[in-house]
Amino acid sequence: MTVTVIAQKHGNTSLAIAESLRDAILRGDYTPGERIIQEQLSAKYGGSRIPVREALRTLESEGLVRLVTNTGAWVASLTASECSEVYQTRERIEPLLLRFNAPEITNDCIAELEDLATRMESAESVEEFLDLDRQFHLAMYQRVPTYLLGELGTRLWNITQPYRRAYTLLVDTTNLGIVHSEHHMLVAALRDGDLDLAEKVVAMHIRRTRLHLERHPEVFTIESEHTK
Amino acid sequence: MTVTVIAQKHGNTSLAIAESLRDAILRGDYTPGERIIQEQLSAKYGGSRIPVREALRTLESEGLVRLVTNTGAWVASLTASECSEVYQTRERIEPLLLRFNAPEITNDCIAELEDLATRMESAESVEEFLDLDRQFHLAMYQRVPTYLLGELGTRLWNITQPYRRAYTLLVDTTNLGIVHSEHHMLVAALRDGDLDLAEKVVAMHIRRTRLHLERHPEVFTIESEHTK
DNA sequence: TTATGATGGAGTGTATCCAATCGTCCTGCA
DNA sequence: TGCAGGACGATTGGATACACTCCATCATAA
Repeated sequence: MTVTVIAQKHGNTSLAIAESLRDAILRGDYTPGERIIQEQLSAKYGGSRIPVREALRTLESEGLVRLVTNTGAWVASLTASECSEVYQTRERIEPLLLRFNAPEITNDCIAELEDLATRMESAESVEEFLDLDRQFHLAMYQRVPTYLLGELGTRLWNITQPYRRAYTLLVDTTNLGIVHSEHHMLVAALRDGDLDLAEKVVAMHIRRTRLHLERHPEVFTIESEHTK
Repeated sequence: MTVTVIAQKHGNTSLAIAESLRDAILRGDYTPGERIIQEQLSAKYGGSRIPVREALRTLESEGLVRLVTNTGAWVASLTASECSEVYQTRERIEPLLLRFNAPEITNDCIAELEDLATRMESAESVEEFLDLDRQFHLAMYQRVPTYLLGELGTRLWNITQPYRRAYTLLVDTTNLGIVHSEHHMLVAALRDGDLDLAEKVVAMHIRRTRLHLERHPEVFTIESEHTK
């Protein structure tokens, strides 16, 4: 295995490992439920297990990893109802996050969002679509520094990433069309400066996706096998 | 200094330290902005710094501690605007949390809430009031196991705890009366099974407290000194 | 006086080593 | 066959020792 040198400087190894592992999970390099072995990660990054353990703690708190004392670490996996709960939480959080960012969503930004929404329509692969979708969200939600709201939004987004991927593979063209319409509706509301409407569109968008996901239980961890 | 033996079993030391330190911060044993030194904690718990460091990582993710690489750890402190942000987040989260718990809020539970609300009115110290207030919230929000919503609610509650304490010391009797009324209104709405109203009362309660807090900037960290 | 640079100590970050734990596999017995 | 119990190995948890960074302090010079 190749050793990936990651720490640029003494003191940031665990941070760098957390970042790298987070990206890997979001990219889908690890599948939900997959075992993570400390020694393998420390070998990969050419260090000891100490910073790996700290990185795992961080990712656990973010909800991307599940730790069991004396036993090990797994990539988090959600049951259908757990995923639904996360989506319902997003329905409440993201509108507020949008409201915080609204003052900085300038005309330039709106043009960028419009462009991203359009490019999403002609995305040729799931990965390209997911990437543009993420950029779209970040472009709206990361304009203003927040104390925790921005990070919270990102965490919730990250937790659901594997299922967003799975769902994108399943969704039919009609429903994908609705998704695109919602993106454009959102951009239009922002252009009109109608923040109340924009909030509602965001909530609706998340809600609709949730209801669709709830109809695809095959994407999720089986409820009864979830102890593991 | 007394050494507090805390780990019951190999493998849960960092968990136990995190719990103990969290309680200490919530009790007000540490003040916001206070420096935390790893060695002092490990000495206090009679162990090494390794589990202390993991506990600090956990508490950092919960927003109770601030870590700076190669430099140290501090008890988190909020500026007025950061605290306002947390409250606005709670305004969105807690109504949803209440909705999740509603099915398990039985008559017994409602009686308990009523009792707590009444006892709060005759609380004789700030600490007693805060304790009852916390019990009141937990009694509503911890009835049903959730994947992250319950924990999220608790985290947001914990982050604002020092300022709740400071505010309780400042608030006049008129406004304290309104707080009590709100608690009873909430119980009444639950008794009537009017969940929509209950959600609104919760949001209103948090919102009103936030607006009051915003009028007491002296409680918070000065914005300009916040880099430290 | 003020700015600049050197120095030392306090405290954090990480590697290594050892101990504790859990799950698996095997054996023996009913 | 099925189950209880024990031994082993893989892996995690924690202690110690050392390396590194930051910051306060002081000395020096413009």
